Amino acid sequence: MEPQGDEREPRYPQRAPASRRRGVLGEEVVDYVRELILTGTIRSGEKIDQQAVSEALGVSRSPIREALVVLGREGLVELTPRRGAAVAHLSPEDIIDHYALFGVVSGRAAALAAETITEEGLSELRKVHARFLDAGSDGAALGPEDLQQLNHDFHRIINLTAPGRTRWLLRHLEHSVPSSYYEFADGWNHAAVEHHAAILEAIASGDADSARRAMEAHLQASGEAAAAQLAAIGFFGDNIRATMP
Amino acid sequence: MEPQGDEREPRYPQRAPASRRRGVLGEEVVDYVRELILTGTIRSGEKIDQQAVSEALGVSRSPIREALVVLGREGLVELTPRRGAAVAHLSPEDIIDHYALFGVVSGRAAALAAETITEEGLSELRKVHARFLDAGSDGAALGPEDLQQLNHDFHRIINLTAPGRTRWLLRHLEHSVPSSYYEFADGWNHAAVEHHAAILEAIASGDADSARRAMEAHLQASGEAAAAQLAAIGFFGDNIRATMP
DNA sequence: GAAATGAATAATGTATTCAAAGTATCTTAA
DNA sequence: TTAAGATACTTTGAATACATTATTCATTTC
Repeated sequence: MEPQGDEREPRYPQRAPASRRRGVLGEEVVDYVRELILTGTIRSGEKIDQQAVSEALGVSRSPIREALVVLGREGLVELTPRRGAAVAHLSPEDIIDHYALFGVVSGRAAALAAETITEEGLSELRKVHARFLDAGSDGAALGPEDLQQLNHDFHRIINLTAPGRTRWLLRHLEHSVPSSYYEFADGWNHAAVEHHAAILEAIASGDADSARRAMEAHLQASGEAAAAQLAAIGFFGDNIRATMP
Repeated sequence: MEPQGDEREPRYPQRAPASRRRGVLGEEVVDYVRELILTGTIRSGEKIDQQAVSEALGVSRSPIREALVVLGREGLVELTPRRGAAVAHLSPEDIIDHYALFGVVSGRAAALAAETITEEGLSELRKVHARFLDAGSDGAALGPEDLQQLNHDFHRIINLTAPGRTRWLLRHLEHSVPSSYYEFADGWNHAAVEHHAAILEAIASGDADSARRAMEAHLQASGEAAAAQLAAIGFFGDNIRATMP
């Protein structure tokens, strides 16, 4: 029948590799495909055509394959032995779960920070938080990217007190999920400020367990916001068509 | 000077790929190299020669490269853009830290188990633990591999109650580190039995927080044992030569 | 007319080739 | 003798080529 115009192979947006120096081509491909996935350009379960990506970026299939392996390890794509790669089928529950994991690991970092943070680190944390707080009340001068940066700095200062492998895992958990907090639903920044305040207070008072719990709660809320954002962009597969007669 | 006979390129043990079917070659290479690293055959910081591995396994360099990318993501090898791959420089502290992370994630799984485990799961957990306990007292019939299996089953039953992404992360955390618990120092099995007993009791009584803490303590002890084992096999780079005149 | 079987087509996985960057060696000058 | 530079060699990273498997489409049979 073919009701509407036949929906053929979704075209991958053409993009010239930023830097053509050898050795980092794979990473650029990873960023490219990851963005396509996290922005909902290619949908859950959809097949990833190696040759199509190869042509879209103007590189051979070798770096593409390595990138798909990386994304497979991140859990964003599923690699089936002789059947190629497809966007992983992630449910809202998976996103929530992912952020919960992010939470327990960040919670460990926060607990360590409460015990070992230096005076200098603490004052810097207060400084960043103050700017984050100001942005909420009179935020004329700060754009969403700045808020994103302040949020990132806040967590970075805390995580710097954690040992190497913990920081390593946090980096990975952060990358394989949407990080555009500033795009989260309205009111998110307000909630985040309160969470940060609680985390800061717990760390400042040296209460490791409170810091851990506050951080876990913060990331849990972040997970719900992230899942909502992903749902809004159709990440989980839109059932719009199902609702149409 | 060259005091002893010149130590040339360490030969990679030749090994025929178990299965020659396409699509899983990369995984076999991953297992091969990982074993070489975790058994101390190739040492911390040592370079990994792609062609040498390629010849040792009788496959081309393509699967080797993909395997190295995987191991890079696991944190067992360090990939430097134009300089190839080398065994990651992991300190005892990194191993301890890794197991601490393993602990907080397993702790989350244990906490969830305490809240949601079924009667059937609980009885199976008790059964496995009972066999583990018996092995300690009259352990004539059980070999170390059996103990390893029982230990693994115990954790698997608990982890099955956790959501998908948590199980996914646990799998990854488990693989990138020595898992031959039965090779851990003497007395380890005795300690593990006590830990398991505490975990089981907390889960059975539905005490999520106790289960979490018991699991974290168990994994922390595991980490120390694992670090000791790795040190024994010279994983961290032996300073034996330094002690020789 | 539907299901199944087969050939044609397409895409993946692996091998091989080629170019570029790194490393080592040798020469030459201070 | 040592240091600096040039040259040869080695190795990596990417591109291409090839073989095998999956998928599609047409034909045949029930």
